[in-house]
Amino acid sequence: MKATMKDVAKLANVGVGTVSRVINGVKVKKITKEKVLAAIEELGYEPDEYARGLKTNKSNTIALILPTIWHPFFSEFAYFVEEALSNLNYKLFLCNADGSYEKEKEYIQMLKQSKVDGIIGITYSDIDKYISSNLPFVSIDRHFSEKVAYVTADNFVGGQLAAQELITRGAKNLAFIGGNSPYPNETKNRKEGFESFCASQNMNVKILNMLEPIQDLETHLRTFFVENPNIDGIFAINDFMALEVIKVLEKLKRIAPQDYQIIGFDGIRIAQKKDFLLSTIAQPIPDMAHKSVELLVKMIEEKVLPERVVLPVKFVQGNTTGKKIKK
Amino acid sequence: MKATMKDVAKLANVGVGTVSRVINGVKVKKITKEKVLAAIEELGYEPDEYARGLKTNKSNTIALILPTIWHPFFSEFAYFVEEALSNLNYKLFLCNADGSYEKEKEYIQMLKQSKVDGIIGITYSDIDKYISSNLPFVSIDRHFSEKVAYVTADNFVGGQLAAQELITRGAKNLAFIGGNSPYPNETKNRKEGFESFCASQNMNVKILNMLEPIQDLETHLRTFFVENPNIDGIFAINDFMALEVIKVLEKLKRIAPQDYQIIGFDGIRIAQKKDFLLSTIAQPIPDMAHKSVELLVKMIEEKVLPERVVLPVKFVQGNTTGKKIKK
DNA sequence: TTGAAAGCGCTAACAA
DNA sequence: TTGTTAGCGCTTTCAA
Repeated sequence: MKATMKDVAKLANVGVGTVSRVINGVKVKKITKEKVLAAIEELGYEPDEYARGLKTNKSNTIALILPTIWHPFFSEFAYFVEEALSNLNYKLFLCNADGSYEKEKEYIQMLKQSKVDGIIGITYSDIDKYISSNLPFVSIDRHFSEKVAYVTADNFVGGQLAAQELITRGAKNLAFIGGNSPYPNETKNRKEGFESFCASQNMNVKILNMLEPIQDLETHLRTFFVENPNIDGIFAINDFMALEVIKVLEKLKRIAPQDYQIIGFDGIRIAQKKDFLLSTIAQPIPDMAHKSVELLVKMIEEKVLPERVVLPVKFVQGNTTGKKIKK
Repeated sequence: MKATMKDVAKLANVGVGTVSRVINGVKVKKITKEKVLAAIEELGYEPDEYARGLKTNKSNTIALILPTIWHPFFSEFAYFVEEALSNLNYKLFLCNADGSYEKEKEYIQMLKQSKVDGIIGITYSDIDKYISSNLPFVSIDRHFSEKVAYVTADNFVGGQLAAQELITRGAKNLAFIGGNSPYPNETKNRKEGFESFCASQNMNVKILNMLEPIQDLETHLRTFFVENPNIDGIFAINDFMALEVIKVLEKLKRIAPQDYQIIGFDGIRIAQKKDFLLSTIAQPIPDMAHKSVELLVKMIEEKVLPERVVLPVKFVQGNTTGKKIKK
């Protein structure tokens, strides 16, 4: 049978209150503390988080809602969230919404009962109305109402940076390849940043912006590049899109970085310590994760108002862009 | 303020016991049930999992202990575990042990307090002594004591299959490239299966088995292939190792599948719906995940004895092996 | 079929 | 500094 606090108290000849104080690090006379600790040791006592949670209305658990964990961006993000959380002695509920609005809702529901202390969410549905206003929530890449904190990479500057890097590497005919999600999110700013930089340099840009979910992506891409054969500098809305572009252009006998240059966005890697897949605008995933946790915990523990945080991106030279050209 | 069961009972003019029965689907007169349901609706009542857990000693939560979520094998596995669990209304604690024995131990400790109903673990340390015998545990790819269930892919047959596929594709000089983990696990059987099939065909095999953690992998590989320039059929212990081999051989101006053929193991994909990275012996990751959950839940709910399950692997033709040669 | 009440293991307020 | 005690929200036994 599992030992309870009462057992410990009896063995140590103290009251349960004292045991509780020892457990919680409240000041207790040294000699008493030692007695209690000895009793705990002897009985192999472990406090019951559920009794504690019932009493304190705290669970030391936060939930991470993700579209899917089976994606290098999200799994890297989850990795660093877990890291930060475990340093703070918080536990992590993993919620895979699987791209489904229904499942997101179900999870929110479940989380309310489970008394999580807060939520970090990358969600693509209108989740904010389901969040009770007193449950701290940090949103990634998605701007909700005033009540919700959010953390995002600087997508606009990322787009500008992509344009700049392509241009300084000698690209003359630029293109943006993107998908247009029906849900509001920050990725649209990538396109805008790209276009704005190009405009400032008086460069023309071809745009291929497909509505998601994209049907028959390959055909779209192929048509676009056949119609625009002189394109030599491409910015793709994310790394996966860039890889698709590379695949299609390979079939058209065009190879980067000799025949054209391409820059993705996200900076995904297939696993820890592996290389980036291509030249890309890398999001600061570890920072985003750490910052989200920091914000959330601040909201939980100090009842602080939500903040918004925009973190800088950086260009990573991979094997799909060439050398900078000196002016 | 959050509504409690008492509020519901009062509003519905019944006792709390009756509300509890309704919540838990115990038989109650239809008209009473309707009253209660109406009250629940009106108050937006949600049962408190913590109070429930305290009473029933159940949490409807299981923990998944992984070396790291930032790895396509583990994130795919986690994806399917989550899927199975969420169908059964279980929640998922994600525990990233980060390759550290210490952190694994800490997590086990934490899990005891947190009253998880069971654990699914891919662990590489001697965790079994920390698991109290009455906490259901399913181990992946690792054979513990009799008390622990385990699920694994058929590594031995996988090795045999790799040999067979290479040979039927015309490879004459075979090699195995592996890493040797200091911790016991099932991957050693891959090598044995490979060797056994080769032996049965009277084929010679060169072995490169490096002790982990591997220092200076590239040099080892390079030396090996310079010393054995005629190797034309390679089986790598896992997909990542295969990719390293490919990288090194590329520098030696050898390209698969023209100059040699190579087969990996695991069947990792960079994300859902993406292609396999190369020809490989694919583990049935979804099945493994589902089976683990099934086993674990059976152990939890029916107090059934641990089982061991070995699931079949299959060869996946990627772009690093050629066509079968007709005899 | 239902209500009343005990009690799960803990924290915190209060009293000593 | 410490012990005693009420009560967190629920389930479940017992009695009606």
